[in-house]
Amino acid sequence: MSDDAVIPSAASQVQPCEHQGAHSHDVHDLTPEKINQRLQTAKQICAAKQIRFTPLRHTVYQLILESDKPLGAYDLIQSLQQNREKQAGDKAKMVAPPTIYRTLEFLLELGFIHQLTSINAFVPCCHPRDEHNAVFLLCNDCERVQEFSGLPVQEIVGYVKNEVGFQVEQSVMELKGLCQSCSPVPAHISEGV
Amino acid sequence: MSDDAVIPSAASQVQPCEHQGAHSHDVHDLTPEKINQRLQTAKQICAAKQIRFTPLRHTVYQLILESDKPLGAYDLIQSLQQNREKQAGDKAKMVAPPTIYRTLEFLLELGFIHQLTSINAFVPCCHPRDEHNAVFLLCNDCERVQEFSGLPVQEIVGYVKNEVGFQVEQSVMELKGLCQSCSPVPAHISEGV
DNA sequence: ATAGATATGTTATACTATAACAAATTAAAT
DNA sequence: ATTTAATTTGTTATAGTATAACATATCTAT
Repeated sequence: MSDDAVIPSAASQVQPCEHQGAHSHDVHDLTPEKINQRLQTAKQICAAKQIRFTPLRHTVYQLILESDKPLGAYDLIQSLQQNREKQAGDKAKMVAPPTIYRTLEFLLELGFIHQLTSINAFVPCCHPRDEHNAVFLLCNDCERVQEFSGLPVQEIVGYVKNEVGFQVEQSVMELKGLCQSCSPVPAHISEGV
Repeated sequence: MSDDAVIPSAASQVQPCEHQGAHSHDVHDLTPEKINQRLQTAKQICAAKQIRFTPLRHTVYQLILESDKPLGAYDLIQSLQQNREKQAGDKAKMVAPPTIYRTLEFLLELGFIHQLTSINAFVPCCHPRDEHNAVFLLCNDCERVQEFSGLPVQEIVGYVKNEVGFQVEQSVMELKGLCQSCSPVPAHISEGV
């Protein structure tokens, strides 16, 4: 394991997705092992890029990875505050908004997390290695989020570039509704899946 | 023109779009005549549905229609306040946030406007008659917005329903970047358009 | 005219996000 | 090792966005 091999090995460690066509991931469906993998990978990516993966950044990323639903900035402030009180007791310093917003900005820039602007919240990214335009499916009932990737998404970006001449720099695609688990199913259950 | 014919005639007055495939509209590209049409249509639709198109709703809708860029709730409060001061002078009552938010909610529910959650702003809807899932193209430079409709959009909604079992109730699709007018073009200008 | 429904006004507050500057920490260079 | 420069975090204050709860006004239908 040479130092030069850090990035490729980091990427190969993740293997978040081998799917080719349209597919989706539950962004919260992470085992403790996978969470550790993500954290390790993040550490290695930052090392390779000569940027610091500080304890604060580590903790915030971990909190987002461990959550079973999207977390808002102020949810994170609360959690972080509780973390610190456990460790330092009453003399724990207060966590102020800029602290968390800067950290979120950092995690966003590196592509470790995604922002859901329609609900002011953040979720882990399922494909932390490459640039991609994903659609997020937000369940109004259980609040869990799925990340949907695939052809039709790229197709839209291509369409607007070719037919409208619009150069997409950033995409916000959030579909709200009911996920399969929360959908009221008719008497006969899913067939042929 | 019987009373029963109010809705159909209202719809036929608008004719906002005869396009079939993928296409886009500049949502701000409205002549005074078109704006009046929209306002009249809104009035008629409300009459048909037995709901009130009050002066407040009329004014807010008009402000959104007349703007050449998306308006935030507090932009609207300011404009509305100025409107009132022109009419009532110093004794004009202050416009408070709930006033505008309620009106926006009303206009959203009737499909007269769209909300852009990524920039906390509102734009007129180009297809005020029918339910549709549109993609909004927000130019980072000139701030103008285009509404893109067409097959690939429906395709995504269909995909997630069929392949993921996700029932879409509401869509938030906002692509940010540079519109054609604001794109730096190479020496040779657009060809074949 | 009155009652019930709808809409708007009013006050207060909650929630989300950033600006500006200070202190602490880290990395590099002498 | 000590200083310097860069980066990160802390701190204070405030800006921007949105809603709850209740009062008043307006409209509709009887």
